[in-house]
Amino acid sequence: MEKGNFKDRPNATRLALSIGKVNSDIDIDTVQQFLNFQYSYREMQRQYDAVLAKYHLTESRFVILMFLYEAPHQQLLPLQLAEKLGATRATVSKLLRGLVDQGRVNKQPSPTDKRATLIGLTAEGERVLLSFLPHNFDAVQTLFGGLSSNELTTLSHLLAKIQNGTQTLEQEMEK
Amino acid sequence: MEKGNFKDRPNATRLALSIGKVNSDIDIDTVQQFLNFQYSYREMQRQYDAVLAKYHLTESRFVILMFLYEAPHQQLLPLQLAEKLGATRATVSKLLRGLVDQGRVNKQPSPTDKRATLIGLTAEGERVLLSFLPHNFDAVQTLFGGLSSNELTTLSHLLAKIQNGTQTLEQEMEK
DNA sequence: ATAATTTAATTAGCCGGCTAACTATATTAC
DNA sequence: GTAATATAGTTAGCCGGCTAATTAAATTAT
Repeated sequence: MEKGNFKDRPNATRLALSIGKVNSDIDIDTVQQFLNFQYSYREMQRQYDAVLAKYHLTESRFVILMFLYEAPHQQLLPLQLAEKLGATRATVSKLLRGLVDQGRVNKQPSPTDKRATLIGLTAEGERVLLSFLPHNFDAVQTLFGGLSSNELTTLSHLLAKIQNGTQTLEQEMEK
Repeated sequence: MEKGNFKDRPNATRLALSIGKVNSDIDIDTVQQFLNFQYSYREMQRQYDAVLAKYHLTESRFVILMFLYEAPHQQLLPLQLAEKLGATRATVSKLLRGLVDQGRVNKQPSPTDKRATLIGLTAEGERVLLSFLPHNFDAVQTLFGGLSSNELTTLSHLLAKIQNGTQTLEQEMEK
């Protein structure tokens, strides 16, 4: 579930005040679009999460079902799921417990490694996934369908710049 | 702290497969840019959170300090903070406990309403806030400084379209 | 004036992130 | 062959979201 979102976003005047107070020479519009980016994502995600919730899914659980569905024998190790998800094994452990409780996934010991557990998609898991998928694409279409092909291209350029900024910030932090 | 992020994003072929399987006629690029948008935000936020963490702050706590700093007498009610933050009072209650423990905020009973508690910024809270602010703007500059003035304008147009999509989805859900 | 309702804040309990610590098994080094 | 190390998974405990329930006080209705 997604976090809340400021209802009180500073206007240019208030921002200018804060910026002036600390003698930063950052451009006000830069800050405002940073805030706008956060805001837009969070509102979008909140709504997308609401769609998922209607089908008793969360995004992470949905994505796990997708990974399993596409995997050979529809089976993966928790470790592999964690890598694909970009989450820790601890987090995946929790998510899997939930999915097992929902009967969408099962666990069985690996025949080759006694430490490992094979996670498999159940028939119920596949049913839920396949019945949800069309609604997922509908939601994405509603969210992003307003952008033309050209606009999608432009968006991807702008996102690439933000990703560059992110990488730069990451490098600056390492120092 | 921000959630993880898929490391395994489907390529066009895999997406086309999933889409075809459920007979959706959504455009593949639409889905990919939706995923790209999520990915870009999450990586950005993860890094921004890391900056905040360096100063023993989280975004929510930082924003609360800002709201208090700008408030008359640097005081607000939990209820007002919840509204500005766009979070529930329960969440604010938790955040305030943490801020009180850090000595950045104090509580005192409202003189006019015995149910209410006035939250005030302490000297320490103000010190932390003002010493962090320049680093905050530096981080935002690093993240978004790569976008020109024109690009920021374009971004805001595209975000507006996503916000429209979000609103449409919200309306569709109500029905 | 009192009863009913609304409101402010907190608490309990769930979720999904995280790190750190632990157990059990595999692997590597010697 | 055994000791040291690395790896798979889980658990405990923290954080910040949430909803629902609770308490106390204020307000409104009658």
